[in-house]
Amino acid sequence: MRIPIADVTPETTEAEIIGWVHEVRDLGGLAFYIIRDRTGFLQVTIVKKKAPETVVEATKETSRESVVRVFGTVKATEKAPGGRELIPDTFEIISKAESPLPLDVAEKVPAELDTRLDNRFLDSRRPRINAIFQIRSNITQSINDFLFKEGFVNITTPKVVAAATEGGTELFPIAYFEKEAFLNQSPQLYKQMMMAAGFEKVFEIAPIFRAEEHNTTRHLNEATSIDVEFSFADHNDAMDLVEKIVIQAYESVSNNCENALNTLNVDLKVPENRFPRITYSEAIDIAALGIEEDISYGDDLSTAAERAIGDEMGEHYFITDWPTSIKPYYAMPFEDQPEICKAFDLMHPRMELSSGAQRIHQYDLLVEQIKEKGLSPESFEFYLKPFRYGMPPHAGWGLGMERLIMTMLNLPNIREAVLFPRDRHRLVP
RNA sequence: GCCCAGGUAGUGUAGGGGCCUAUCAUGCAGCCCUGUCACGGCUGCGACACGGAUUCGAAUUCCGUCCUGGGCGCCA
Repeated sequence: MRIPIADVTPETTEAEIIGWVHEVRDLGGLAFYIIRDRTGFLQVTIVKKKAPETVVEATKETSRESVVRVFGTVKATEKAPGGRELIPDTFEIISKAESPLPLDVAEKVPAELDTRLDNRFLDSRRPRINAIFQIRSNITQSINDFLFKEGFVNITTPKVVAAATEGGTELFPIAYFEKEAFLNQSPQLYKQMMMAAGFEKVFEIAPIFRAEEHNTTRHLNEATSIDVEFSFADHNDAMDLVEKIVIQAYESVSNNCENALNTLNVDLKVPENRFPRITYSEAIDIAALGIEEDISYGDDLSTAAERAIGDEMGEHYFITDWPTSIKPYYAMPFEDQPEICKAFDLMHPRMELSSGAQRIHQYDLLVEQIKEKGLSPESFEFYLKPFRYGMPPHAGWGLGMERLIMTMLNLPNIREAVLFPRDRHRLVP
């Protein structure tokens, strides 16, 4: 009966393990086979004069990264990693790995990101890579748990859509029988429609697609968006919620992923306080002091500006009170000051994590704003119709999963936070 | 999209007109080795992205193609 390697302790008497041959150190009359499974490493020690001949034969046949089953007695010893080693009675090759390997799992020699992504299945055998995705899984679970507990309903919205949903970004066109269709850039319109559907609180964690030809360490063409929308709420409620979500994601990882964090050598600091909130206008002033080029009210924040503000803030923060002109049409303008709106961005010092807003729920105002942006209300009829039949006030946000992971773990490249990233050039695997 | 830097054994690299029969590490194969934990020692194997040009001579210079990384823009 196979047991996980982590369960093999110095007190264990005998054990059967199944795992990958991580490393071989053959000293002649004595050989060490380091076996790795999802839970850890175990040294299999073979004294060639004493070991059964079948074991010696099998170890001769095996190769690094082959899958093997080893059964034997466990010996407590200070000389072995973890204070124990396995003295095999049987050693069976279940699946032999070809040689040479496309990359070195044991990390004696580094591999470039491109090589690693081409061989992601092997790359992911490395404990450091595995740890990232253990943590990602935990974040997904904790956010789901949190939102379910808060009474949010999990929804699934279409990724194949007929028209550009909110403008602002390039879409991937696809062939949909005799019609043209697109991969959805965001579930925005659908989650708002669910407010009209009376669901009151909805969320979705799902892929979004952007056809931007960007080439950076913080953009993906297929990303995962954590999307939330809730009724009878304003932008302040939305900010409170996204702040709670981020903090509790940090807490969850900190409490449940100690091994993964150690493997990654990350000393995770859980944000303790509420995130500071500065207005767009204040952000512009900070940026103007910190960067060379001119920046003035009404401009979008450049990368350099974001960085300058991030350096100044030094922690997560919100930018509020954005000019209505540079936010999407569905952001609610302030009643007394319609040139600014109830939109916000949640920023990490390195980059933007989330943007959200109280949404416009009045049909006439929404149509007006759509026209203001140079879009045609006719092409949004499916979206606008619900606003005519009792749309509650509502607010929401979208939070980039990969950016959350990247900033939490201080990963150098957003591709590190995705198993199989889609970027400007990569479509395989 | 614009700009910059690259492409050398399976992997990661050195080498920037002749010292290249191309360096080192790792890997692989063989031999030696009974406490390794980046085991060690010896021997061997394995590469200049592709096409063209310049030159007596090109891994090295130039042009084109393909591929990659990064910065900016756009975007989240």
